[in-house]
Amino acid sequence: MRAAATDLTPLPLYAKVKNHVLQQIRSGEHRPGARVQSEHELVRELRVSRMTVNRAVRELVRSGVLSRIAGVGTFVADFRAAGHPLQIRNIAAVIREQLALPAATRLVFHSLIVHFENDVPLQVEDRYVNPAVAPEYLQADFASITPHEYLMEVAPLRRVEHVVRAALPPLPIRRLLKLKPHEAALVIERTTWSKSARASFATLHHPGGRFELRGVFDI
Amino acid sequence: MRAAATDLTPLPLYAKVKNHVLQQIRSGEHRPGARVQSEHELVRELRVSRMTVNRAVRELVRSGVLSRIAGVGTFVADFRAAGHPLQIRNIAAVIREQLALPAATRLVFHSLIVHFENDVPLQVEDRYVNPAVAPEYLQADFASITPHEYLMEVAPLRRVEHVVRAALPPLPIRRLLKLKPHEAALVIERTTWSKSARASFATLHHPGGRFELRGVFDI
DNA sequence: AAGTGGTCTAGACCACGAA
DNA sequence: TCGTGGTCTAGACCACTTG
Repeated sequence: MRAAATDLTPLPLYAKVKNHVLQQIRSGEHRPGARVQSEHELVRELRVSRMTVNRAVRELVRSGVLSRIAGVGTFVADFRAAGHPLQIRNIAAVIREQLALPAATRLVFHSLIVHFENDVPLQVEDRYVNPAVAPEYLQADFASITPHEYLMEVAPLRRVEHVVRAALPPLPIRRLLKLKPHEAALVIERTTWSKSARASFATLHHPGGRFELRGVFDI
Repeated sequence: MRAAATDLTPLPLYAKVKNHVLQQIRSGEHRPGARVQSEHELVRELRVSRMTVNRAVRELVRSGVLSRIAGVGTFVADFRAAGHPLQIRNIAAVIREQLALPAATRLVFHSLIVHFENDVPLQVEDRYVNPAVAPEYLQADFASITPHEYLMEVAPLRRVEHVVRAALPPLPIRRLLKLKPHEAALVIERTTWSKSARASFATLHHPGGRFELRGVFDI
């Protein structure tokens, strides 16, 4: 065991750049929505190369701390971002917003698939697909390829958003999953984008007692 | 040398490198656990710079497709990795394994914290902390800083793993969260590593009907 | 000693948005 | 036009593992 207080191996430069920016956000110097230094400004300020700054900022963007617009600038993300890799958010308006698309669109592909493993229901997948993105969706053979894999092939997805919650699902879902009376379900709502168009929106129900989600993040 | 101006394909080079490796995995040319090309080999094979290869491989590692060991090589991750950013896994052995550490260690710091927002309980946080990583943990003021933030300060975390599931929590937790009779909870088990040592293991319970997790992934 | 990943530099060209 | 992010190069030094 060695002392944790004194850091023998110094942080890599890009990590110091990340901490520098994070510190400004934590201290309130940079409020959510505010613009942060441009990459070139950080280069001059911290005397590091732009590739190092770029990596630092890119990782902060991916982890949700910052957002950036090419040609405009880099900004502190609106939601509280300094904490965990996964954001805990109030459920209020977000889900309605998600559901709005399928309801508003005239023609939408819809599939309801139950996935089994050894005759045990694993997942009920209720998916809506944008016909403009995957016009042949209904002709695909979902016994040999999952809808997600199919979508990845015909229109590479650029962005995926997951909303995860726990719920006691409605009766039809409970029956499909063969849930016990008060067994909870893990519900995932997944929205995918292809370029700027929304490609699909899926609601996935899993038996809460038998399955779990796992995510690993290296910081 | 390289004419980027005449490059009509929309995909950046590092994305092509990623697809090149992904294709070899999907086709079975590279099986889980197998070694893939080194960065220098990919540089020679694809005629791109090493920084471009490095970014491609680094992103595949972060998304769980590959894993790498400095001085040894890069390998296809064991678990099914070509599909979703979040992996759905069987619950069987994993959680026991997680719980093994606090049970096996002689001295472990333990905190049980209930987080409120406007007098409404948001989260019950049951956390075990490795004293070797944060010897002053019990002296921290968790009214002004969250345990996760405190750990980030005293021993920067290098890796975070989340396991998410739905459950009807035990009665003490139900009481703390003021859950309705059959309201489900969203349970997160979070393990963090500092360098190679496990820093903490926390179980977080959230009211299933009022809160959700959100994760966004750009591919 | 050779190979590997980890990091970093000091430039460069591009597309895009704002002025 | 100018600043922004997005990408890419062709080197480099380092720590580490393996033979």
